[in-house]
Amino acid sequence: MATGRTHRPATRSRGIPEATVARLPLYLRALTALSERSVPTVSSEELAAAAGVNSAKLRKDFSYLGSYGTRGVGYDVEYLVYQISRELGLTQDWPVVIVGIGNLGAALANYGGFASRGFRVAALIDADPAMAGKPVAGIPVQHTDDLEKIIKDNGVSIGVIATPAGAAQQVCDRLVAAGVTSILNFAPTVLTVPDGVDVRKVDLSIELQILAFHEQRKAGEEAPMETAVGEGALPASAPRGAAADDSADQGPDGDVPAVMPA
Amino acid sequence: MATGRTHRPATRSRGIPEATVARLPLYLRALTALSERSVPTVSSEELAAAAGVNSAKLRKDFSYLGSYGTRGVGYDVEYLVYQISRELGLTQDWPVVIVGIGNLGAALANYGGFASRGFRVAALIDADPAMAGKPVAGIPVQHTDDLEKIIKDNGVSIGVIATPAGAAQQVCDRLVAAGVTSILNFAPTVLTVPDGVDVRKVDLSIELQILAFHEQRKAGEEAPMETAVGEGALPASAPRGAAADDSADQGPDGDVPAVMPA
DNA sequence: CCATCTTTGTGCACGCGTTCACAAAGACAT
DNA sequence: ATGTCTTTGTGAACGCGTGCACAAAGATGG
Repeated sequence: MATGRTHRPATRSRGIPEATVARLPLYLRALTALSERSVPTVSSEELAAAAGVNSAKLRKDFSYLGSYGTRGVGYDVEYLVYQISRELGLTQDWPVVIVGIGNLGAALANYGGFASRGFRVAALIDADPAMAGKPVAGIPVQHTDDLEKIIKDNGVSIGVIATPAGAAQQVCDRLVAAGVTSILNFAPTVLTVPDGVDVRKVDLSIELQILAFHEQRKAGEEAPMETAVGEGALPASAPRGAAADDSADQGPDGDVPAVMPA
Repeated sequence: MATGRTHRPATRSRGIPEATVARLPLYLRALTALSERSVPTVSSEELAAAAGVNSAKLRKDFSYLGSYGTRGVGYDVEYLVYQISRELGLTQDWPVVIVGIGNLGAALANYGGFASRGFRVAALIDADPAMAGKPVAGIPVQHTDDLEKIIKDNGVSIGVIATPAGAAQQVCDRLVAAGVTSILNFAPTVLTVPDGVDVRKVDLSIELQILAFHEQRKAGEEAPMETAVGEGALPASAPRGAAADDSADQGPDGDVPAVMPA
């Protein structure tokens, strides 16, 4: 998957392990699908298969929430949907602002999945004056100057950053200062935030690079051609300045427009 | 952050821990920035700060690649850029296809970060005949019918799925059958793939839900109002059908158009 | 050539997460 | 009521990842 972690390490929130929290949305999605098909109950085995995990893990995950199953039968779908929704805080409304309405920001604004799960796009914000007032996904874009006022007027606590990397930290600082305590970062930068603020990042480039690593490894294993493709053929005495030809085509990566993480 | 993992669990690729692989792109980005500023060497402390990790972790990560540092001095920036690039397989060209040219697919196609790191958009594919031939980001969209031929002609091994959830598995199967062995999935579904195929997923909705969980917890701690907001006040005898009012507004989540993961 | 200082590389311990395997609990039939 | 069968909930073991703390390595200056 495509997600790096930036939350505090071993912070067991209310006894629920972080790894479990990360899987709850997966279970919820599978359960919602079952609910729509009016399936009354489901076993840990079936649900685990639908969510793509093994059943032991699922049962242990649920055990952190309480004993919601019935032995010999399974779990009540509706009931579990409710419990997980409540646990994730999805029974309440979360106003969200998106900052940086470029290619990606616009795509996010148009994303229908926002509203369906308690998330509501309260405002779109961009630094380009030419964008101001222009409607995107039916919502008029507002200028960065009004960021603080927008946050406070709408009681926003979750912000989405889809700006170029260069602007991300500054936007982040302003969001936090205005009261935002959770940030979803699409910009290819490491954000620095004070304690108590959660940051999660989505980074396309990183995901692709991880895939490339495994892809290279696969290729190297199947066909150990030449001097072993993926292997470090050169010991410690490798050409120290051999990176010259490679660094040339690496443009200003941290300055790409507001499209997608790099 | 916004990334779920779907790779095989404890697969130490060539001795390099998965957690380390996931951080290499972070280091590479920080190093590239230093390289552009013509900084010759960097200490583990400085680089760690730039990448947002602690120095011990960084040094241990690098130790898996080999001894590329100089005690008392630090790491040679150019040399390290080269080594990490090579390790990640970024010294070669990776043709990539994007399937599903909706809002998100188009944003991805326009993403400049692709080309800058060895990734090249070889083709855009969509099921809508009306899209065929229409250029997006300067590349003409091709119809799904030609998927297999496109994959083979271009030697594509990495596919990006940005279709609606309903079409994702089918597209995935076709990609895999055609020879793709790495998939980056933006559709809100669990993909089932044969052994040897890597899947990573990017899921906006999941990330937001995780943030909401923490956000709710924060709110519940600060103000333990009413009957403890995030707490399960109801034991095992909770209202079994209480989910009715909640499941109403949850529309067909798995069927959203090709915009973004739900 | 020796002493000092800086910074790497890593042995070790600890904690989280995963998995196994099974006892306990309940449904269901007789 | 009793027995059988299914499925949950969890104790325990294991493995990976993280962070500490320090010895080893090399640079630098006298």
